Amino acid sequence: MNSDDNNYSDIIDEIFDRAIYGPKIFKNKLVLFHDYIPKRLLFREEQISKLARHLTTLIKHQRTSNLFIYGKPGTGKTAVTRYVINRLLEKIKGTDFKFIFSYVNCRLAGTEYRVIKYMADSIGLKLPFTGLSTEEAFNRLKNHLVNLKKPFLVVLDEVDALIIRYGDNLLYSLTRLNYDESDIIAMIIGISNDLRFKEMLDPRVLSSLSEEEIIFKPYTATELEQILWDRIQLAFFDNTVDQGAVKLAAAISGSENGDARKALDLIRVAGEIVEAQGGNKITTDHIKMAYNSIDRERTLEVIRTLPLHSKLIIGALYLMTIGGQNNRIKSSVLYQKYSLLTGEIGESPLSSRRFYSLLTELSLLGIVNRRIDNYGRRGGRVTTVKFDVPLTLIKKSLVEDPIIGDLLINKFD
DNA sequence: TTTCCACCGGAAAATGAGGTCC
DNA sequence: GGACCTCATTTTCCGGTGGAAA
Repeated sequence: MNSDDNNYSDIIDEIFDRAIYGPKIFKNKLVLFHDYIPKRLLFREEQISKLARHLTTLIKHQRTSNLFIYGKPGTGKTAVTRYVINRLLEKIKGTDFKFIFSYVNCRLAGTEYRVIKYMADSIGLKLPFTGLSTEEAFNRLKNHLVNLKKPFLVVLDEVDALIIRYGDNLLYSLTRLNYDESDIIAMIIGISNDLRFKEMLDPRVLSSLSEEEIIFKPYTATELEQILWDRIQLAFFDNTVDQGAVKLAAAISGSENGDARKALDLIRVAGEIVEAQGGNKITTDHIKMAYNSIDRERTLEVIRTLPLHSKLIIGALYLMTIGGQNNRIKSSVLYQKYSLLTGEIGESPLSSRRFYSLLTELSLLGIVNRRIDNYGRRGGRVTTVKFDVPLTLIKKSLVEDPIIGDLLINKFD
């Protein structure tokens, strides 16, 4: 065993000892995660009552109107919806009131076909991953609903993601279930972060989906503070969170769209930092560290999960940046460098069209910054790019890559 | 006012890998 | 086994763009 092995052994022992024998501040960390639904939801009494009243028509087997829920991310739309539906399911257990329920996150599902498959799976109908036309899959779902003879409640979360990409065909078919000869009673609850997608809906779908609406306003910093204290009591042991730390986490999240999830993330990551350091109290400094850490981890994770050619573009830009070339790199020059790099790992470069698409994606992800300058008849329009994140982060994420890491590591040094 | 440059990006088609159905 | 399906990725084609130069 050499001296390096001894050093690593000491570090690892220290980390494990701290985890096993060090002070503990978390009582139940799970309550700080996004999918946890608390027993009470603060500042959402009005929305809870409205949704609960709306759902009563369904359990009475009455034809009912659909519902559209709108609000910024982290304002409690999904939590309130799942909370009220869970309460209703508990309430009707053992009674004659019955309905079948399906929850689908349209952004995660991705395509119309998969939204139908998620709905089918959750009501006990097996559909293949692929091989059927979307129309055939929907017909099978519809026939299954006819056989079940129970009202059908479907929650389409992030429904805007589906509409923007595939149009409103599926939504139209779902809204028509109530009006054809099949005798199905169906209620659609659409949840969206973005009201603008309604402009893309067919007027018939729009009027059907927006019969009732519930708006979720962003939480204020004061409300976020109370929500945090409510959750802290469940998540941490007594006297392990400083009052100032909670105020700061609430203020940061309040200034960023009143996002409660962000506030919970800050407290959770700050708690993890305190435990890793062997400390026993979360302070404002830990919240600041958590804020930087979340940002940094997000960037690293985004770059790690990018496809190979996006990483090659980043690699080419990195090499040109550290190579002392201009602060901003021309996109056409970057394409040449990227093409050379792909050749070095035995790959063919993608077309310039595809290259521009990937560059646009990197810009939207906040990894590179694009600027368009115009040099007129002689120079034309020129797009230049530079990194929008620290070069140390770029290097760290690229050298970890099994394919291009080895290739680039020699050039880095 | 028109021309020209160097891209940029929408639309449609191609491709290939997964699958079902008859 | 062949016809047909979805889906993600990529290519091809081509019109649009803004502003300096002609």
